[in-house]
Amino acid sequence: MSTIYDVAKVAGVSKTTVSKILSGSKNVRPQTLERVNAAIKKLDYVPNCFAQGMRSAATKTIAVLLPEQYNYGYMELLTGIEKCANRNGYMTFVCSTGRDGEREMKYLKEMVRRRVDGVIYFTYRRNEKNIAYLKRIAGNIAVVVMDNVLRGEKLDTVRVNGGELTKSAVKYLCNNGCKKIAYIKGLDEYDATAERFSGYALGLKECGLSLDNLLVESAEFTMEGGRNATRLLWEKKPDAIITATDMLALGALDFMEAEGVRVPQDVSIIGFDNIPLCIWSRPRLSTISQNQEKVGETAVQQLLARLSEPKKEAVELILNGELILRETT
Amino acid sequence: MSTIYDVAKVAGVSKTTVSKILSGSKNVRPQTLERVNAAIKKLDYVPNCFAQGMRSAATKTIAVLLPEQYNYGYMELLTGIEKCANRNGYMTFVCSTGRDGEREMKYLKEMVRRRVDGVIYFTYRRNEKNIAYLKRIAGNIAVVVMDNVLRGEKLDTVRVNGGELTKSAVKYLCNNGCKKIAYIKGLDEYDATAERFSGYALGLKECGLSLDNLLVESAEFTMEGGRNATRLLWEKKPDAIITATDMLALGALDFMEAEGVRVPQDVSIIGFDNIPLCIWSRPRLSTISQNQEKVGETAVQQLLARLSEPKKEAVELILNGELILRETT
DNA sequence: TACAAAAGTGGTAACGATACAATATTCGGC
DNA sequence: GCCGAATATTGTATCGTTACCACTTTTGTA
Repeated sequence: MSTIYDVAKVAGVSKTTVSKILSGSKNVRPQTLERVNAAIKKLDYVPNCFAQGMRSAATKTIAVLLPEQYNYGYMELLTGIEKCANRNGYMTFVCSTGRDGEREMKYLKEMVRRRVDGVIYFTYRRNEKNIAYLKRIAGNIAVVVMDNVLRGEKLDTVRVNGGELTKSAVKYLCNNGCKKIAYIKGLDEYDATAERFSGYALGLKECGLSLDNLLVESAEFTMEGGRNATRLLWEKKPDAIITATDMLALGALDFMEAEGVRVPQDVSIIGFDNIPLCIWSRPRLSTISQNQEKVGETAVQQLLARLSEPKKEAVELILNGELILRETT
Repeated sequence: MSTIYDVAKVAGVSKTTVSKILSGSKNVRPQTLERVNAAIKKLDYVPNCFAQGMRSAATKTIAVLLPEQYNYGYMELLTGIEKCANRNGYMTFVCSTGRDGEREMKYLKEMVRRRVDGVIYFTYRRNEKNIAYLKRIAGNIAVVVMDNVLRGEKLDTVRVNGGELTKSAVKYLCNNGCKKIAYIKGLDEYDATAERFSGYALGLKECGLSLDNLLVESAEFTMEGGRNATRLLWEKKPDAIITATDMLALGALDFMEAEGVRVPQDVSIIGFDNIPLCIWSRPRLSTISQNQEKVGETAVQQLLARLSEPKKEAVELILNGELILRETT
C-alpha cells in the first residue's frame, strides 16, 4: 500500500507538502495541488489512520457497549447511533457484554487500547469497579451513559423517562374506568425497568388507587415469562395489565387468547418499547414508544458536544416517549 | 494516558523488555516479569493499538459492508459475525451503503484508511468500478464476498444456495398436488433474489410444469408490495404462491385474510428468510430458512483462514438452508 | 575451570503521518 | 530593480510501539 512518501516522490514534492494538501491548506500553488492530486489518484493513496492517529489523537471512532447480546430490541437504537455517527465521519464498534462485568471491563480496556474518541455506555446495573474505570478514562475519552444507572456520577446521560411514561399509562387507564391495574415487572436488577415500576406505583397514588402487591408479578423478559406471570395475576381479576416490556405484554395477550378472554373488553393491556411485533399481534398492542432511534442520535450528538468542549459541566438529557394507543386499550 | 516508556521507567527496565513481556516472550526473569506487571497495573497501562498497528500491520478489525440501511433482516447475520469475530479477538465495523455505489466506494476507502484486516462484502449487484477496487485491495486486506454476486472473480465467497432451496419448495408443493404455482419476485437488480427465481423456474421444469409469465409478479420487498402483487396474481387463481422474501409472503397472507381466502386449504404460501415475524402471522408462515447466524460465522472463519494463508486458492462455501413447514402449506 | 550455548536485557531504527520552524520563492509598491 | 511582506515549500523531530541486532549474564558440560 502506498504511503505519503510515495505520493511525494511521484508528484516531485516533499511529504510535508502532501500532508498540507491533505489537510486542506490554502497556501499551495494550483499546479502543485494538481500534481499531488494526480499522484494520489494514480497510486490509490489513502492515508494510514494509524499513523495519523499517533500524532493527532482523534481516531473518529465511537464504541457502543451493550449489556445484552445483540438483539432485535437494540436495532433502532443502533440505527440511530450509526446514522448520526456516520453522518459526522465517525465509525462505531458495537460490543455486547452479555451482562458480565468482567467482559464489560475487558471491552472498556479494548476501547482504550484502540483509542476510541468516545464510548456510549449502556449497562443494566451499577458495577462500582467498572464505573471507577469509566470515570478515570472519561478524562481522555468522551463518555455518554444511557439510562440513569449511573445518576449522580457527573457523566453525560441520555435517557427516556420510563417512570413518567408509565405513570401516564396508569392515568390513562384510570381515566377510562380501570380500578384494578396490575403490573408485570422485569427483573429488579435492571435499573431502567425498576424505574418504570416506580412510575406505576406513583401513578396509582396520584389516581387515588393503592398499590396492591398481589397485582404485581416479576418475570423474565420473554413471552413465556409474560404468560406465566399473567396466569398468576389473572386469579386476582385485574381490569388492566401494564408490563415492563412488550414481550411480556405479548405473553399476556397470548394467555388471554388461549383463555378466551376478550381484549380490551375484559382487560386492557399496555406494553413498553413499541417493538415492531406490536402491530402484528391481534389485537394490536397498545404500548409506550421510546423512539430509540432518536435516543441513539441524541447520544452521539452529546458525545460530539463533549468532544468539542471537554470541560463543560455534565448534562442529563431526558427524551420524551409517547403512549401509543392501538387495540388492546 | 501512560505509554510503554512510563511502564519501563516505573519498573526500572527498558521499553524493549516491557514490549517483550507484552508479547508473551519466555526469556524473562520471573522477578522482572513481576516488576513490569506491577507497573502495568499501577499505571493502568493499555498498549496503544495505533502504535502497534503501525509496525505490525494487524489491527484485529473486520469491516462488514451491507447494501441496505441496517435493518431487522441483517440482525442474525450480524450476530453471527460479531460473535465469531469477538471470540477470535476481532472487532467489527458495520457500514450500510444504502444501495449507493459511491457510498460503497467511500466506505471501502475508509476501511483501507483504517487498515482493517478484512472486509466482509455484501452488495446487491455488480458495480465494476468497486469490484476492481476490491480486487486491488484484496492483496493486502482479506475479502470475503457474501452471496454470489461476484462469481468468477476469484474471491472467497460464502453463500446460501437460494436457487436450490426455492427449487425444493416448488417440488414440495408439486408433490402435494399443486399445479399452478405462482411466484412473487423481488426487484431484478438483486442478484440473490434473481437466483431464487431461477430456482423456481428450474423446479417447475423438473416437475413437468411450464413457466407461465402470468403467474409471476415483481414487487418491492414490503408487505404492501406483496399485497399488490398478490391482488394481480389472484385473478389467475394459483393454488400456491412462493415469494422471494418473507415480507412479500406476509403481504400475500394479508391479502388472503382480507379476501376471506382460506390458507392453506385454498392456496399454499411459502416465503423466504424465516424472519421472526413468521411465527406471529396467523396462520404461521411456512418459509425457507437460511440460518444467517451460521452464514455470518462461516464468513468470519473464512476471513481468518484467508488471513493465515493469503496465497491459497479462492474458495466458494455454499451453506444449506432448510424448508420450514408451518401452517401455510 | 573453561568455554560455548542459552537466557535475559538494552539500544536503535524503523512504521507513516503531522507540527513546527526554517528556508525558498513570488509579489507589490516605490 | 530592490526590498520587505506574503506565499509556497521543505527538513527535522516526534508520536508509541515492535523488530532486529548487540551485549551481558547465567547455565551446562567436558
